[in-house]
Amino acid sequence: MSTSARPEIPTLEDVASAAGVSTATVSRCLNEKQKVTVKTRERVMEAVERLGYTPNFNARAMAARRSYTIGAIIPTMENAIFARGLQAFQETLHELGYNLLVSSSAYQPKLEAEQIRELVARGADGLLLIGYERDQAVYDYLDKRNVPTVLAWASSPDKAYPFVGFDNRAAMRTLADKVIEMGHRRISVISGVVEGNDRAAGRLAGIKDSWLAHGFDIKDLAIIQTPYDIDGGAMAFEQLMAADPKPTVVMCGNDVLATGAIWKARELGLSVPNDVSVTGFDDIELARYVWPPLTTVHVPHRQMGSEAAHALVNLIEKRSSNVSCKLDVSIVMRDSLGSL
Amino acid sequence: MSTSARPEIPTLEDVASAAGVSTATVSRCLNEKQKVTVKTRERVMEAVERLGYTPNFNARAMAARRSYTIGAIIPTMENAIFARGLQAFQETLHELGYNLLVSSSAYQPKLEAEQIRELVARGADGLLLIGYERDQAVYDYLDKRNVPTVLAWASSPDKAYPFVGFDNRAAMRTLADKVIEMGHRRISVISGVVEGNDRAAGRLAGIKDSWLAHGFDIKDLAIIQTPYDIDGGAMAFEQLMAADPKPTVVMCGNDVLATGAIWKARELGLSVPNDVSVTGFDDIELARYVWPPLTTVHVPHRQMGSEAAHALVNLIEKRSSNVSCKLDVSIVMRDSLGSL
DNA sequence: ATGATTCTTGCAAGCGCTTACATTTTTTGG
DNA sequence: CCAAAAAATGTAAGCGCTTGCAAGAATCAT
Repeated sequence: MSTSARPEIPTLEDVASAAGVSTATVSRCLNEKQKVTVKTRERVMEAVERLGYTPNFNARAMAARRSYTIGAIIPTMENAIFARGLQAFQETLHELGYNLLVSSSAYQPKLEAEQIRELVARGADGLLLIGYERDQAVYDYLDKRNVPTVLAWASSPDKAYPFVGFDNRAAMRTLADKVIEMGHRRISVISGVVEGNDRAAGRLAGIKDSWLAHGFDIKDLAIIQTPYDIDGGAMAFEQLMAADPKPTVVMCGNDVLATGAIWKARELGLSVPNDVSVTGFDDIELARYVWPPLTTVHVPHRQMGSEAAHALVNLIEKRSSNVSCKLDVSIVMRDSLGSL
Repeated sequence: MSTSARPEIPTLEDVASAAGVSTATVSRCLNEKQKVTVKTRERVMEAVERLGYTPNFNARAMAARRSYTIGAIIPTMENAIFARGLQAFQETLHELGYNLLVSSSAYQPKLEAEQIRELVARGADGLLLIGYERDQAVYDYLDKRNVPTVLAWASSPDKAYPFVGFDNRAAMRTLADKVIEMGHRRISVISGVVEGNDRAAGRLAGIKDSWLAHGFDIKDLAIIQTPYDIDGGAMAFEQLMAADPKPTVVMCGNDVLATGAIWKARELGLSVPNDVSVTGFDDIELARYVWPPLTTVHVPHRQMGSEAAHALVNLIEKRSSNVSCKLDVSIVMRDSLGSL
C-alpha cells in the first residue's frame, strides 16, 4: 500500500481521440448538443461512457468564465432557522441548472467577509447572503467584482440591493400589537444579539414600536439579548422571571429561544400560558411540537428559498435588476399565548 | 444600468508587473513565503493589497492539482442530526487549512452518487460520506479515481474503508438491554426507513438482537418504519399505541422521531413515562429540551466531526491508511424512560 | 580573491477546458 | 447538376495559476 499510482483520469482529449473527433466537438456534445450531428454525438457519448469521463470542473469554469455555481453564506447550520429555506433554495437552483456551495459564518462579520471572497475566488456566479447589515467595504467589493447578489431573510431598507424577504420589524410589531390587544401589559423580551444582526435588531425594534405606539414607557420593557440557542433562551427566561412583578408574556426573537423559554418555564413549575405566555418567531417545525405549541410568526421559508433562487438566476442570466420580492408573513396563533 | 462593463479583475500577472517581479515570485509569496526574500515579499504584498487581488481558485486548483477542498455529502440539512458533527468537521478542517463543500442527498442513493461525481469533478481532495451502505459501483469509482474517503456516523463492518464512527447496532442493543432490564416486555419500535440506510438498519437490528437474546418472540416486536421527521414519529406513535395491549415503551430510531412520539403522546393524553416510555438516539440538543427529557444514546458528534477531519487530512497528506476510529457512545438516562 | 555552494528569481510549459474563427461537409434552390 | 448558403467540425488561442529547470545573485570556505 505504500505506492499509489496516480490514477489515469480521462480528459476531454482522451474522449476526443477515442471517438475520432476533435476536443471542440466533444465539448459541444456535452454543452450544446443541438450543434452536433446525432451520429457523432452517439459516437462521442459512447466514448464518454466507456472511459468513464467526468468533466473537470475547474477547467471548465476557467475556460468558460462561468461556473454555474451559487454561493450561500448563512450564519449557522447548527439550528434549523435557515435549513428549510436553504433546502428549497438548493432544490430550485438545481432545477435551474446551478449548484450550491454553502458556508457558515458563525454570525461573525469577519468570517463572512472572508467567505465571500472565498466563494467569489471559487468563481461563484452569484451569492446569497442573509440580511443586509454588513460593512460597506463588503458591498464595495461585491460591486467592484460585479457579483450578482441577493439578500434574504430580510428586506433591505436603504441599500438598493436586491432582496427576497420580509420586514422583520413590521412582522414583530404586528405580533406585539396582538399581544397587547390580548391584554398583556407586562412584556419581557428575549432578543437575539442585535449587533451585526439586522433581523434580530428589526424584531426587537418592532416590539418597541408597538410598545411605544400604545403609549407605554420604554423603561418598562425588560429586554435580554442572548445567542440564538435553546440554552440561551432558557437562561434568559429564568432571569426575566425573577423580576417583580413577573411579566405576563415573554416575547422571543425566534422559535429556538422560545423553546428554551418554555422548557425553563416547566422546570420552574410555571404553566404556559396560564402563568406566563411565550411567543416565538420563524415558525420552524419545532414550533408545532413543543408543548404548548408556540404562537409565532410564520415565515414562508421554502417560498423564500425558491424565490431567491429565481431572483438570483434572473440577475445572473438576464441581468434584470428588478428582482426584489417582499413576502407576506402571518401570525400563527397557538396555545403558548393566552389572553388576560 | 443597461451596460455593465466587465469588471477588471486583477490577476497574478497584474500583481507581478505592479511589483516588478515575475508571476512565479508572486505565486511563491502567496504559497511558500519562506522561499522569498523579505524585501521582495513586502513589495509584492503591497501590490496585492493595493490591487485588491484575490487568487482565482479554479486556476490554482488546476495548476497545482490540489484544491485544499473537502467534499461532504450528508443525507439532509433539514434536521439537526448531522449539524453539530458537520460544524465541528468544518472547524477542524479550517484549522488544517482546508475548506468544506457540503451537499445533501435527501437520502437518495442516486443523488448521492451524482453528488460524489460532482464533488470529485470539482477537484475535492477528499470526501466525507455518511454510513457505508452504497452501490459497489460508487466504491469502484472512488477507488479508480483514488479519492481519499472517510465514512462517518457508522463503523464499516466488511468493507475495508476508513471510518470514524460508532457501532449503531451495538449501541442500540445496549439501550434495548437496559430497557428490558427495567422491566419492559412490550416494546414497539419506530425505525427510520432502513432501505439504503445502514444506520437505521443497524439500530433496528440492535433492538432485535436484544429482544431475541432475552428469549422473546420476534413476532411480538411491533415495528414501523417512517421518514426521519417529527411528523413521521408522531404518526407512527399513534398507530403503535392503537395496539392492544399497548406497548409499555416505544423505542425510536432517533431523537427526532422520539420528539414526534412524545408530542403525540401528550396529544393523546398519555403521560410519559407513566403511561408509556419513549427512547431516542443521537442526543441532539433537542433531547434535553423536550418534556420529559429524552433517554437516548449519546453520540459524540463534535468529536466525530473533528476526528473525521483529521483522519481525512491524514489520508490525503500522509497517505497513511490506518485512520479508522471507533468512538464510544453511551446511554443517557433521562425521564422519558421509566421502569415497570 | 576565487571557485564552490546556496538562495532568489525568472522562464516557460503546461493543467483541462471553451470558443472565435477557419475549414470542410452537407443541404438547398434554380 | 452546380454555386451559394447553412451546418458540422477542426484549429488553436487562451482562461490564471503552479512548478521544474535554469540562470543570476549572494554567501561561504579556503
